[in-house]
Amino acid sequence: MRISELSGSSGVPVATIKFYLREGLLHDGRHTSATQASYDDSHVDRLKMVRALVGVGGMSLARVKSIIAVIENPPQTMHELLGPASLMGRPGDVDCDALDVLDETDPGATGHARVHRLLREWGWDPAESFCSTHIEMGDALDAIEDSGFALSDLALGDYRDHLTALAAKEVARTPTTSSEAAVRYVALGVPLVEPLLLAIRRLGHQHASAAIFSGSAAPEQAAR
Amino acid sequence: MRISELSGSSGVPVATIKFYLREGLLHDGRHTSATQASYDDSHVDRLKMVRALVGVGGMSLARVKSIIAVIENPPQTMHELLGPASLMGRPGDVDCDALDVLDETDPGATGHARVHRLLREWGWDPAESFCSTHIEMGDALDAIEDSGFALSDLALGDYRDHLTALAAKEVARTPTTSSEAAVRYVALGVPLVEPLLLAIRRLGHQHASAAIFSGSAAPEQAAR
DNA sequence: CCTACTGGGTAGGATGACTATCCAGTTGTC
DNA sequence: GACAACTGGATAGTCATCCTACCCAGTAGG
Repeated sequence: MRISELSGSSGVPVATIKFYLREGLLHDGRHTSATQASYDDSHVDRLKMVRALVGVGGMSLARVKSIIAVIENPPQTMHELLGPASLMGRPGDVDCDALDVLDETDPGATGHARVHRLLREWGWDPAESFCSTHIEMGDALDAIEDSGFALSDLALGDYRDHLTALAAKEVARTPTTSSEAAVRYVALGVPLVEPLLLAIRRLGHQHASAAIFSGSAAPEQAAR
Repeated sequence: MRISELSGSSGVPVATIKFYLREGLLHDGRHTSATQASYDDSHVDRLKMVRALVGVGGMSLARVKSIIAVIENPPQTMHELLGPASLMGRPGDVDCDALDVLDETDPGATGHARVHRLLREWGWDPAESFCSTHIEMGDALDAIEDSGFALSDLALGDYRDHLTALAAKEVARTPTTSSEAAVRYVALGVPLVEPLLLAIRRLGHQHASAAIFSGSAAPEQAAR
């Protein structure tokens, strides 16, 4: 398969394919001469994956690249696979040592302190999860606070209950047949399911609000 | 409060405040003369909100602007409030008429067809939710398919169960004291809680994997 | 009166994700 | 074996987003 055929079957413009090749998002084709290479189905699949991740997934090419790196060079243990910043929204600097130091004393890091307190209350060992996740969660809590939005521990407990039940099912569903399948499942499933999750949540909002606030005229938007 | 003081108490550079003023993300101060205006706490709050939404929320200024528009000019009914594309990830063109036409016949829209089939199986009236949400969900399903990732109806059912239970609680928690509070709760809560949700899910993955795959050496990343 | 600061405007820069153009080498076709 | 079409590789340009810097005349306060 030549580059124009690859473009045809993937729907990605030739110029963009070249760009992805340069950026290392797409592996090189097998060279047949100095100015010719042949591509196969693996290239089509990769292109579809990249477009899905950057499109609906809304990821940056850098994050896609790091996910590809995880798939191509998987870590040894399942637990390690779940940790890397590659699966996270924003890689950022990790700086975990500093976190242990300030830990619920610094008034500027209320979110992080709250994360540690909650983990303790929930009976979870902070060491069994990655500090990059703690940071993400702390930042999220801070952002919620900053924008003048209150979130009770009770509400957080609800989030924990449902999401950890969900996460446990996802982990239990991880294929154990081959390690490649498991890696693919985790590396793609964790970030790619996120938009789906959020869409179902919004669907749930609409379903619930239709049930509760069923008074007043049916909004005409729903019909359109 | 003058602009430099506003900058001081919000942590946003003066140049950026001017930019936000130009872009309509921040309301004008009260003019005291031709080249002077005074700002108050509402400006500080707004700036914090904007920074939270674009920072951790990862939103574009355009989306923040549309959220501000919803807060400042709220719709009549709660159900209407949940609909607008402003709360969605990507506004995009709605094009809902086309959706009804193709509906599970077009082979290129398998995701959308699946959404409608699932809604029917779940006993949900498609008219009670907004088609923009259906589109989002269909796109998410398509992206998952495209990247070679299989997701069973069973797994989708799990997602529905947990997320709708969660969404129902969120809707039930909506303050009914004042309409401003309700609008603020929804317009900020829907998008701003998303990063938190995803962080807790990842925490759940790590918790579950620690419990299941507890064999092998404890990963040293957790300690750092 | 003088200096610092203000609002308002325009221009510039950084980043990310492509897109277009050029070029010499190669391929298929007649 | 001439020749147009295509290829990989490289460079440069485009477009959008999100600021950042600078300039300017008009206050404000000492």
